[in-house]
Amino acid sequence: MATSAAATRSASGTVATSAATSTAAARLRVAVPSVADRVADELRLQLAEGVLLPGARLTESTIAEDLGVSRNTVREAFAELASERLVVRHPNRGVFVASLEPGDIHDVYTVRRVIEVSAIRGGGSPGAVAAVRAAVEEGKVAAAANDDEGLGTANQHFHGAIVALAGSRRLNTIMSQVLAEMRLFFHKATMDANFYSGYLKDNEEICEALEAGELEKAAELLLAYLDRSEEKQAEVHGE
Amino acid sequence: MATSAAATRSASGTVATSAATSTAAARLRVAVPSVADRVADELRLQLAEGVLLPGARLTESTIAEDLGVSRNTVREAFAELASERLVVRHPNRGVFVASLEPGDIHDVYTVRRVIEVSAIRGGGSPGAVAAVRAAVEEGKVAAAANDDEGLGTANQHFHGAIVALAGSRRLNTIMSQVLAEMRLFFHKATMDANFYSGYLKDNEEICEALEAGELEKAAELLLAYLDRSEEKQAEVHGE
DNA sequence: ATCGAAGGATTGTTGAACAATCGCTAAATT
DNA sequence: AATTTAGCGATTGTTCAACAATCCTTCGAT
Repeated sequence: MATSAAATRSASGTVATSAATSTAAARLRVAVPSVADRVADELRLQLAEGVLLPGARLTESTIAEDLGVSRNTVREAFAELASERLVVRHPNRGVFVASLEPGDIHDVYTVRRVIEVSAIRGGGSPGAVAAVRAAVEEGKVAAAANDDEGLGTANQHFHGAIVALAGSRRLNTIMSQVLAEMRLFFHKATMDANFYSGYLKDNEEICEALEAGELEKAAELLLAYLDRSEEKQAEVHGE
Repeated sequence: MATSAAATRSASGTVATSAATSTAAARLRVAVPSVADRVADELRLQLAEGVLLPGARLTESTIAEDLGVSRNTVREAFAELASERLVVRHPNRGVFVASLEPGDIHDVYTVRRVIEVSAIRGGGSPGAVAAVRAAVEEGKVAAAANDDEGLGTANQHFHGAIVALAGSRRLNTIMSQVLAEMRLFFHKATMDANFYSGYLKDNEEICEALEAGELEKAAELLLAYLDRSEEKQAEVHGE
């Protein structure tokens, strides 16, 4: 697995670009993610894939060793993940993979209802609507291929696209954080093979209403969908 | 100086600590904020008070020295503030107090429209409505005392209370972050003495509609208010 | 004046160290 | 025996010192 083989690539980088004029290099620099960011990315990945399950403890020294970075860097990565609610810090005890209590499930869906429904009510540019459509088609393809994993991500793309209708950078990042948070406990739910299957038609309907400019109808459909989804989640989880 | 002073309010079940001793003490321990958190608090304070103005650079070593902490700790505090968008990290260049471009202003108001309007549309418990009313009264008092500063915070309390109607922990923290972000550049706007004065009546009206259960009317009033507010902000700021 | 090459400063990251704190186990008390 | 106490080991919180990488500026060369 992955092994972030980070480590020492020291002198190589600059040599080739020496003649390439420093200003140009600086201008098209594509923000090489810091080590802390890459550690956070790796952990986010493991979180999303279910390698790290809710409640699991993340020991600084262990992770530092595994990824070949220093404890301090791991610490910065933890801060990042904690700000996204993916992990929880228990002072002096360590950080743990966040686990959502029943109350949190409702809370998350409240956020989704507020943001998604508002976004769809506002309509959106043709390009943004097209993105929603694209997510629907992505879901169909995944369904045809019996790819549950792909179906799940397509669904997330769908809802991400809906929020994107509002064209707000901040709303987009909020939504992506909420979705990441949900991925944390989707593994249990995904057990049920046709968990998403029903959603496919919902998404199609919502998308059609949106394309037809029937925003109020789309909003109602979406709201109903979210209510049902929350109920299912609450069902799968304890009470 | 300064003072994190936050939080030793463990008032609730403090009852008898006599026999309970260690275990009880451990149970109701009120999480002494870590040094990094206190540094973040201090910086947040200076940010809100305008001591640190948008665009200003925050040098790690300087702050570490000023506050008597290590560079690493400052770094953790920066991560916290960056996640709240109060500062921006320019890789290898340092962190700077966030400055909102015209586009950001619109973005922030988009978030506010989505969240606040949805929240008020949903109504809220009597207690939550009472909190809105309390914020209105707080504003009146401040206005009577000619306390511009107080008027500003009362206004923020008002909008925070509106979001609180939804009863969602996550929405509350999102909103408080947005408000903190706005405080960053309110200083320029606050110049205008009667900048908030007009809002007072708006808030009163909105609150009355809310109390009367006329949610749709309240939502419309709030929306109109936000639109006007954004316009004013865009005016004060470049372009 | 433009361009490119040192120089200095600051960030990014590491490694080691130590105090504070937590959880657990074993001893001591009743 | 049960419960409290004390002690121990492990982990976190924080500091310090170092170094490479990178940026900004100044200086010098063309």
